[in-house]
Formats: sequence, C-alpha cells, structure tokens
Amino acid sequence: RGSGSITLSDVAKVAGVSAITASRALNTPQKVSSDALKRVRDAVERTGYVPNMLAGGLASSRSRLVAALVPTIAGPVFLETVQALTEALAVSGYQLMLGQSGYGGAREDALLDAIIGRRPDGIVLTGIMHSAEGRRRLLDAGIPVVETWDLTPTPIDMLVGFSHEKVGNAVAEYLVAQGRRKLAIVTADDYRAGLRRKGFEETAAQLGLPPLPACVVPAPTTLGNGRAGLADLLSRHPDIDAVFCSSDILALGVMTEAQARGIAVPGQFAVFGFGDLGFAGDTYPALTTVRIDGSAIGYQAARFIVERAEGRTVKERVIDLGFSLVKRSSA
Amino acid sequence: RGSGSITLSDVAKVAGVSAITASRALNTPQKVSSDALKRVRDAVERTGYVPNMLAGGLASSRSRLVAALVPTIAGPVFLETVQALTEALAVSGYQLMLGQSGYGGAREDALLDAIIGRRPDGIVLTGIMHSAEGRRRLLDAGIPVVETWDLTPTPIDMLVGFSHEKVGNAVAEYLVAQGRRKLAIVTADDYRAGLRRKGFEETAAQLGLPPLPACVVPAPTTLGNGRAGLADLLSRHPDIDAVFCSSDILALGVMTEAQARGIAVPGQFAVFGFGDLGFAGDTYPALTTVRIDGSAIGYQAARFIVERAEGRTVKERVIDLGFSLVKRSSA
DNA sequence: ATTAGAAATGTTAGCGCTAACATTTCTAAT
DNA sequence: ATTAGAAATGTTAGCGCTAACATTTCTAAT
Repeated sequence: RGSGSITLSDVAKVAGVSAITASRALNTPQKVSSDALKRVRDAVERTGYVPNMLAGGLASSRSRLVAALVPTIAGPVFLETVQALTEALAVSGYQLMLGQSGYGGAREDALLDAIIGRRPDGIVLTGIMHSAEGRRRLLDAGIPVVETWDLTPTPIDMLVGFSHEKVGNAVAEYLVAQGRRKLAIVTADDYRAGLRRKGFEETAAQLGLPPLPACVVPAPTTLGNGRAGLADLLSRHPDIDAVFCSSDILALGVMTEAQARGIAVPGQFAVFGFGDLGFAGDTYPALTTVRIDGSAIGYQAARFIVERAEGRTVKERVIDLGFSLVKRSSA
Repeated sequence: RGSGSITLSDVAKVAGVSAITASRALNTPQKVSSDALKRVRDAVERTGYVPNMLAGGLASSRSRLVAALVPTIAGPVFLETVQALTEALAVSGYQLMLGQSGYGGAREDALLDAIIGRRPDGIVLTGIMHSAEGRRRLLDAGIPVVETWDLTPTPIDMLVGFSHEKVGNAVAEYLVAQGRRKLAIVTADDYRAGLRRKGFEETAAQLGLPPLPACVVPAPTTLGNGRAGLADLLSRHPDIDAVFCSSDILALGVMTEAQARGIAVPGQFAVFGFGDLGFAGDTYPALTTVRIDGSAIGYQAARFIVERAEGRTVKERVIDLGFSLVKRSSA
C-alpha cells in the first residue's frame, strides 16, 4: 500500500545516511555535520522530496496546524486578523485551518470534533464559543486556546483583545464633548456589539442624557441594514443629532440613507462607525470611527501559539491591545 | 511517548471488540452488526473519544483536508467562494486549509511545500498559480486541482469559472445600447481584470468607438483607488459618459468621488461595477453591476474534489458558470 | 443435519515519520 | 598515547490508525 511517493528513507538512502540523520538534517540542522547536511539537502533536491507532515505530526505529537474559528469568513471584520494570523504562522512553518461556526451554535459540536481530530497545536477563537461544553472539550484536549476580539473576565487560556464597553464609553464621551445631545444607536444583535452599546448608554446616562433610541439589526451587518436602521430611527425620532453604529458598513449605510434623503452629515447629525475598515477614510464625508488593529491581534495570537508549541511558557496570557478613535469628518 | 489521549484501542476495549471493528463502526457502519455498532458508539460517548485524523490519514492515504489558495483573504471577492467551499466540505467531513500566496509569486514555493506536505485530497486555486513549475509540482504530487474564477484554455485538471472577456463584451454592448458613447475604464492591474478590459475594448472598437481612456490602479482595489481613478480620468477626459470598473468597490469609489464633486450619476455618466457584492443593491444610486455566483463556484469546487476523493471519476471537468448583468440605477 | 455463501469479526503488518536510547567518532586536554 | 566529554550518527520501537488477508459466525438453502 502507501502513496508511492518519495519518503525520508529514500532520501536517506540517496544521501548515504540513516533515516534519523536525514530527519535531523531537515528539522534540526545544527545537530548534524555540515557534510551530512549537504548530502541530505542534495538528496532532497534531487528526489523532490516533500516531508509527509501527517506522519511527522503523528510521530512527534506536533501537527504544526492551527485552527481558527470565525462566525463567518464573509464579514470583513475578522479578515485582517485571519490574514495576519495566516502570514505569521506560515513564517514559523505552521498552517491555518479554517472553521466557520456560523452564528448559531448547532454545528459547533461537529466542528469541534473535526478540529480536535486534527490535533492542532492551537486554536484561535474570534467571536464565539462560549458554551461551557465547548470550553471543556477544548481544555480536555489540551490544546492551547487564544480568544480574541474581546476582553472576557474569565479567559479559557490566552486572550488578545480590547474592551468593548470602553469603546462605547469613549464614543459617547466624544460625541457629548462635540456638543451632541440626542444620541442614537444602530447596532447588530451580536454579543460584542451589545457590550459597546452598554458602555455607550452608561456613559450617556452618566452625562445626564435621557435613554437613547436604538435600532437593532441582525448580524452580519450590511449597508442595507444601515439604511433601514436610519430610516427606522428617523421615523421615531426625527431630531437625533448623532448615530453610533456597531460597524463601519452600518455607518456607511446610515450615511447613504442620509444622502438619499438629502440630510447633511455631519451637519444635521454625526455618524460614528466601528472598525476602521479600508474604505472608512475615503467615504464622503470621511467616516469617523473606532480603529481596532486587527492585524496586531492576529500576529499576537500567532505568537502566543507558536510560543506554546515550542514548549516555552507564556507568562503574560492576557493582552489588551486597546483601540483608538479616528477623527475624520462625519462626527 | 504519545499524547496520552484516548485512542481507538481504548474505545475497542471498552466496547469489547477489536480495534478494526471499532474503526469500521465509525467509518463504515453498514459493515458492522447493529449490536457492535451500538456498543462502539456507547464506548465513544463514554470515553469522549475523538479520532486522530493524522493517524487515519497516514494509514489510509486520505487526509480529508482540502487546501484553498487565494491571493489574499482580505479582499471581498473570493470570500463567498471560500465560505461556500468551507461549508460544503464540512458537510462531507473535510476541512479547509487556507493558504495566501500574496500577489507576488515569491513565497509560492514554500507555500506549495507546506500544502503538499499535508497530503491534501485536493487543492482549490483562486486567482493565481500559473507558474509552470508550480503546475508540475501539483501534478507530480497527484493531488486533484480545481482552478476557479476563470476559464483558461489549458486547465491543469478541473475548472469552475466563467469568461472574463465575455463579461467585458457584454458590459460594452449594454452601455452602448443605452446610448453611451464616451466609455472609460477604471481597472485594477490584475490578470483577470485585464481580460475583462480587453473584452470591453474589443466590443467598443467593433461598435465603432475610438480607443477608450483608462486608469489602472494597483490590486487589491479600494474605495480610495476608485476616487483617485475617477479624478485622474476626469482631469484628462472631462466628457466621459460611462465608467466600467473592475470591481464594485472601485465603482463605489467612483460614485463617491462623483458625489463629492457634485456630479450626477447616472445623469452625467453611468457607472458599471463588477462582482455584485452585498452592498451593491443599497448604494445610492443602486449599483448596476456584473453578478458572479461565488457560492456556486465554491460548492462546485467542493463537489469536484469530494467526487475524486471518494474514487469516482469526474467526467465533465470544466464548468462554465457564466455571469449576469444586474441592472439597477447607476447605469 | 449438512453445506455454501454471505456477513461479521479478527490478526498482522505497515503508513512515514521521530523519540528515546545506544553507539561511534571526534576533539582537546594531559 | 590516553582519556573524558562532546558531537555526530545509528538502532529500535512506537505514534494511532486502516489495508489486506484470514477466520469465525450466521443465514438459508437442500
């Protein structure tokens, strides 16, 4: 049986060394004489050998695979993170396996099995997985876990994120400082957006504002949702003077609807986004928003996992990357 | 050594059967008595066993992994395809491994090694990989390959796509039929966009139009590129009456710049996009564009690979999914 | 009761690597 | 020349599964 492709033994034979020496030449070249190293490398070159990482992973209990779990890849929010993660891992010789959990947790179980079955050296969670059952299974499997894009009080293992509530606080403070008094919210119905909303409302209340009108739209957010959200808000509260949106896409939708209605932004009301996606600086008016360094999250998560996989212990297991307000024209 | 986790032998022992019977109960339940099946399933339940797919893949030469190669994940174009692919594969028990080749081919070699080393049951290519060397290595490795998002005359193996030139033809015809005569182009400098441009220019020439002004911007496309592209075009040709953009994002940028300059769309000039991304129907004015069914591409690619992996032969190895013009307000 | 074929189950070996230990070779000291 | 320790190399076994073949058990016929 077997695949018929070239194996390490073939390479070793060609190089005139034992299989383990060939293995060492490839994995730990500093443990091999320069002569043997050269001969093995030549043999690899001549035979076109590509190591079988399934076999390597099985033998060493190190798969060099990392799983990333996202609600859906088709939302722009986590892309930067996934991209940075893929790149950073590739540099260290790891590959990324992608899992989509969807927004409901139904398929979660099967997905977890599929992931654990690959014995990845780490799992990066963005957005979801807070079922107790899921946590326990990951912990039991002994796989390092990095949660991202949030700052939960009880991390499973490692964590790279920022405080969504503080984002809400900061935006409310900013808008009030700009003289806005009739704040409103257009937000997706996901957990983190809810945290931002909570922070926003708390600060608004502390600053003496009445309860804020809000329009909740289903995740994932779309331009159309944003337009509908503003329309809904205006029908009930025509006098609002600022809208905090739970994503830049939503904010762009709000501005589009305003444009369609001939309403001036930020003249009649300010619009504040979240995410600082690529287009935010080029909308008209340019979008004021919250910048999250999604790439930094990805790189940091990769660093965490590689550290663990190489057997080093990570002392500081929670990293708050913070956020910044990017002031442009819309608010 | 070993990971200390529960193995198939443990399960077999608990169930009171041999390892191979347990293996069959999990992989080919119809080959096992209902009694044995029940006992194995109970044992799996009780022990919390998750099969080690590295070991399974090594033993059976079937990894149940599929690799997808994209230029970058951080462009919205291929997302739908990657999402559909991930989902369709998950249903059949396969996982997706993500590789980013970047737009340059420098890292391509290392990436290919990393992929081939996992012995995937298939590779889905979107966007790139046309180096002869790369082709040969994939072919040599005996891995089924699906190329997507194009209709090359000489596919490596299987192919799901559509004709970019025909897209260009159709859009030019449409605009001229609408009475537009001063067509222009804002396009990214990537290969497929170039094909669409070619088709567009050819049809324009056939219809008796003079050579078309064009502005080429670097890939990946952004809203800012679109704005700059229109600005550039207008500075040289203030009298254009239609702009064909190589992506919806670019088109939105062009419309944004027009809005900022107080130019009416489609009054003064028409704008035609490409991709029919989620926001296209909700822009103001609503974007007329080319719809590509990215999900269908993903599903079809998954089907191809699963067919092959299960040992069936695929008779029709090239599928043209076509495209459609979505007429809205901007053109 | 016997038998033949199908169905179910089991034994053995091997997939392609690397961990763990064992041995050989080199180096630099006296 | 001898020696001790380090460096380099090799042998053996095992990672956790399944392919391939072998054996046992069941089924339904006469």
